[in-house]
Amino acid sequence: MGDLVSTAQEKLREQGGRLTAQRRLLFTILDSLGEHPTAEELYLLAREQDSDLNLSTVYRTLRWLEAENLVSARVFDEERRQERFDPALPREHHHFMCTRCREVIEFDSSLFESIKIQFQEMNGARVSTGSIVLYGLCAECRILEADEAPAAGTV
Amino acid sequence: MGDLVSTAQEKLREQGGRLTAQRRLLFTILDSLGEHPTAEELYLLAREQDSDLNLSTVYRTLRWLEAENLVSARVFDEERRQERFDPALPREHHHFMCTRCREVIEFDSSLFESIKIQFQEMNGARVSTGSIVLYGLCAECRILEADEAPAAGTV
DNA sequence: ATAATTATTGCAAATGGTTTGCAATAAGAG
DNA sequence: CTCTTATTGCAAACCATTTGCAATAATTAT
Repeated sequence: MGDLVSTAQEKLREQGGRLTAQRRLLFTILDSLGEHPTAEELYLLAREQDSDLNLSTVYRTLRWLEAENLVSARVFDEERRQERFDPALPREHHHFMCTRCREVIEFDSSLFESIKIQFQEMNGARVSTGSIVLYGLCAECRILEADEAPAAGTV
Repeated sequence: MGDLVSTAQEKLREQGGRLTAQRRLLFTILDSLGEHPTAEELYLLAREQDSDLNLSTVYRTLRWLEAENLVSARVFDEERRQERFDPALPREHHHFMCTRCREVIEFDSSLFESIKIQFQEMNGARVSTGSIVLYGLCAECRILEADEAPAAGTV
């Protein structure tokens, strides 16, 4: 939180890009958001402040940020096949997605490095990136689900 | 290799489904294929034997297999945002994708279980599934790339 | 075997997320 | 304040996947 806006502005300046009101708005929202919004979610949020903003501008801005390595795009949700945009700087991290509320939680894992190395050694490959995605119920949904539906075997 | 055809046939029978020529063909190809084809790749392969086959039939068949837990669908490739269909029975396994030739290699990891448990304990969540995806260069492409482009720093 | 039943197919059109061409607009340099 | 051109909004295009529907064909009952 706090970095993206200035970093992005600097990169824009460097390459002769223009700091438009739309971009400033999107940078700011992304920066303060502790989430992994879809393009549309970001668009809806931003429209609260600029009702003329267009969805394609959102995409173009996100793609630019992606190219500059300031956000990364991923499809977590195989059913709704849309991308989620992760404003975290490209520090290695992984994701858990709650299949009930669709919240995304980030986590680190010290074991990941060993997995990469193990794969490389077994296959002669060169691993550059990668990540773990877990699915399940987050703490809250776990409780909610237990309340609503009696556990299997109890029926 | 060898299981999918008979398992699928049995499931069809159980639920009053019909074993059409198209399905038999698709089951057979999927079963003998040691790969993770996209719907279109499977379609092209199948058309070599049935030139009237329609792509929507391929999708419908894949979705049925998916619902029966005989294949699983995943988006590995964030650029070409299309699904790849994995005919492996739902044994837990992970994937590496070569960013150059787009080959997919499966692998297992005994460390994955620990990662799941670690996450659950830290977050109070309940993890049901998940997987690791690695990206990089496979053994062959690693060599090919070294031949074509001199390493950075050598220029 | 044959006919009746209805699941499945091929086709064409629809979907939904994302991208693109283009004329109008507006940053930023001079 | 003017000029240049990067960026925008809009509408149309794209691409993978899905769907409605009439025609076809796998099974069941005759």
